Amino acid sequence: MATRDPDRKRQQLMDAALAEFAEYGVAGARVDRIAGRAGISPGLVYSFFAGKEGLFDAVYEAIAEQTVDAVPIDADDLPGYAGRLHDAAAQNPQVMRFLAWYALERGERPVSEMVARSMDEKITAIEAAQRGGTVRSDRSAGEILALVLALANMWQHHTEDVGRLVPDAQRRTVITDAVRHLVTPQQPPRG
Amino acid sequence: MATRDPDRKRQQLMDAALAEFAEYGVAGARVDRIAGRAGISPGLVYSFFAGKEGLFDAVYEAIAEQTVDAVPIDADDLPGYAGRLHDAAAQNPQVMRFLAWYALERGERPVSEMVARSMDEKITAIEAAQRGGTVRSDRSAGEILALVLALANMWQHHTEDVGRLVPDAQRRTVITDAVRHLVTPQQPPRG
DNA sequence: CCTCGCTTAATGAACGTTCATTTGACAAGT
DNA sequence: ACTTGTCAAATGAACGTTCATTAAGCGAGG
Repeated sequence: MATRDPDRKRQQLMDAALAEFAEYGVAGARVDRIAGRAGISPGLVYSFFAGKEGLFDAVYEAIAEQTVDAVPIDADDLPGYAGRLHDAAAQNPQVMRFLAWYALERGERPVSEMVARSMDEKITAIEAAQRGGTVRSDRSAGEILALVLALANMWQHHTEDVGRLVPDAQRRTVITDAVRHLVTPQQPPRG
Repeated sequence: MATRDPDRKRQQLMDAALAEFAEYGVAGARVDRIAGRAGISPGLVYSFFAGKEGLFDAVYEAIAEQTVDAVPIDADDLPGYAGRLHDAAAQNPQVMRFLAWYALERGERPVSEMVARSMDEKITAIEAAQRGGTVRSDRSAGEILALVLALANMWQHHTEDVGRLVPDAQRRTVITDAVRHLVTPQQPPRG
């Protein structure tokens, strides 16, 4: 175990930054606090990243990479897919909150290459399922995907008032049932 | 027209604050910039409000009051209600953005009395519609309301990537169709 | 001993807030 | 009508703090 371990410090810094940014956003985050959480000195931040903003962007890149393909789509079982998206979100509230900040503070940026490709793959998968008859075809794949994502994340995006409407235990079912109603063809494929 | 007009200045200040907060949030907002936008001096802010934070809270109160009852619920036509919510949101992107900041920066606060009452009224209305047979009864009114609100605001809450999935012109229809599918009883009330 | 990792301290700008001062409105006194 | 007194409205410079960033120094490992 080396007393000098840049890679470990770098990782600690990223973890601390995620926690801080998730809590306060970029503008509200404090470099000293991040360094404190990471157990390093404030100055060291600048030998790893291009300042606070650079750190924020680096955290986003890391998160996007991990998150985008964390829940692979199963277009033949969109209710299950939505449920799994919900589970992943519920297990990583920090990441969800970070992404909410990102949408507000960096929202003007063009969609990253990786995210765009991931979206295209999902669209393609849904179109295949539509041809296969497991997903209704009277709506475009883009609309289907937008609905699935909106419902899967419905408990994240709202203010506290909406959260109180349904107890935690039933939230997953609300999502999966709703998606089932929306994407299942009127004439089910077999009987 | 008086050259001294505190009420007018106060209103200008609130408008400018809404614009600034919607763009940058509390932490990113600059008092000097708000004063500049409002055409007043920075010092005057403090004779109206309790500093930047107080101004933010004041703007929230004003917005909440205007917004909560801007779109009255019609529980017998929830698709239409969702559509109207969508229209209101689309026409006031600044307000929507402000509320998104509020959810992140003030989310821990207890739900205000006014908002809670408004929610209760909506629940009551939906329960009445369920008894009347215009809304399906196999889901609780809370679940129905959560779904309606989630769908009505689905285009606001997501990052840019999801926005690209469906062109503007079709977004309203996506919402109203989805709500119709989800809340209409399987056996329609009359044939 | 020399390089690299890291810390501590210093720097300087940005920013919220305060406050002494000025400006404008208005009415009482003449 | 014209001062003059008074108070609220409003200004804008100054203050003190916070904070991101940089610079200087130090100690360990090869």
